[in-house]
Amino acid sequence: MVESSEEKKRISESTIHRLSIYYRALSLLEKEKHETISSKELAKREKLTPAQVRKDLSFFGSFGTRGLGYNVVELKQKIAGILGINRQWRVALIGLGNIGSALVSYKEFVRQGFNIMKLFDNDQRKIGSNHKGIIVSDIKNLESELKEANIEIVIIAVPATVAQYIVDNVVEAGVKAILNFAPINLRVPPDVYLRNENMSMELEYLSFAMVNNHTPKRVKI
Amino acid sequence: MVESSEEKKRISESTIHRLSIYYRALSLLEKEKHETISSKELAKREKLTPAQVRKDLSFFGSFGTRGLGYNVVELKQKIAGILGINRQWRVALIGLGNIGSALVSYKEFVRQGFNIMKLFDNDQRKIGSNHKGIIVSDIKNLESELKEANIEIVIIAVPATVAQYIVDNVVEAGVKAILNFAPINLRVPPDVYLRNENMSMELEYLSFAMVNNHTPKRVKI
DNA sequence: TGTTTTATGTGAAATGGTTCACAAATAAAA
DNA sequence: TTTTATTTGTGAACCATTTCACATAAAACA
Repeated sequence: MVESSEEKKRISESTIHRLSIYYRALSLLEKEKHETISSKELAKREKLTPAQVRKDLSFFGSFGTRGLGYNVVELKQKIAGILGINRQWRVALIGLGNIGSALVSYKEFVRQGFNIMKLFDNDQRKIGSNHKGIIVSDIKNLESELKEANIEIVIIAVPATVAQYIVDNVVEAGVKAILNFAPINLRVPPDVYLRNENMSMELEYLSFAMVNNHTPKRVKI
Repeated sequence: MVESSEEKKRISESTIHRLSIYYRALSLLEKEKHETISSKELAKREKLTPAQVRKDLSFFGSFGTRGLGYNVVELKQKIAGILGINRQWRVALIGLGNIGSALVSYKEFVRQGFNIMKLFDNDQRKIGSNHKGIIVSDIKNLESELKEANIEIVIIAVPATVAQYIVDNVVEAGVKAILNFAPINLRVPPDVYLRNENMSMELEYLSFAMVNNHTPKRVKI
């Protein structure tokens, strides 16, 4: 069964996140020269269940061989296709503070086809400077430069106080996907995808777990 | 009803993450001088449902007043207590690459009581240098210095290739909570809490959503 | 070639999480 | 005070996700 982008099957967020996990595991397996992998072995490696692995994949097709398992290279490519990372994405990053600066050099992004092509900041000392081969643009020119560079995804790494204002401009420029690192809940129109990255949240989870002797059934997906 | 740390109620991960969200929202409401907030209004602000807010809180007690809502300051303190962020945590950070360096200056951590007291790296050029008032230690002395400083939480920001080795040492030093930024699945004993922060995952979700015209019912908690 | 073993793919059952709906309690208004 | 309007707290209903269990198919072996 082949997935078409028209059919609005409800794939859960957890399934999509696990696909990311499978992809990463398969990349490693490829390096380790494994030719095939069973759902059992893949599950064991990532602390999941074999049924979960098979069920997740079954939403998108049947990629395995009974009695053998999955071909590592082939499954990796299939998942890349499902996740849309078998192509290059044009990304802009706004805000070159601590987090922003770190993300410019984050190799994992490039490895998955997320190419940061544009950098923006409002600080005169940063504007015009060169970060990893990219000249930092003035935030004043945000809208026109986002359009001009055909940016598809924007990463927000500005202070919470100005994040909503920036996002409004990004939306105005026609960008449909935003990854937000500012610790605030942003408003976007319904046709814009917004995801939040909250780095304190997992520390808070650890804190909660320790204080409450929490016993989770299994690790977070 | 009061929560005791002995009773092993199964609180879902989602509930805990939403408590983080409520806490953040309440901090903002406090600044904005709101005295009380209803579940309806809080839900609206964070794109959740009123029933969800009330149900989440009900697992830990009844903190509201019927006909009025919740007292902002009081509820914030209650949640801080539940999450264990009404105290200070002694944190160490290992790896001063891009991500590690950014995290040292991440104000959100300090604001929630997560104090980075120790920094470790294996690079001779970094060892002995001063980051935000902390002298970088040699990773060779990891175990003894973690113990000596009574570190409770360790943040791993080293390359994936060495992460497991480092974690084994951290566990050996008796640390029971680890936040991992390396893109790899780490093994820890069952009594050690491990959480993973995977910054590519949310970009992959955006990519998936765009390629598949995905229509999530609501935004990620 | 036939038999045994392994492992997938998937309905169905079980589990877990969210939303509903309403009694109870308090605030606000009359 | 009494009435009306709000809003909480929570079982029960509903919905989503995970796990089970097994038919099916291919591989491995005899």
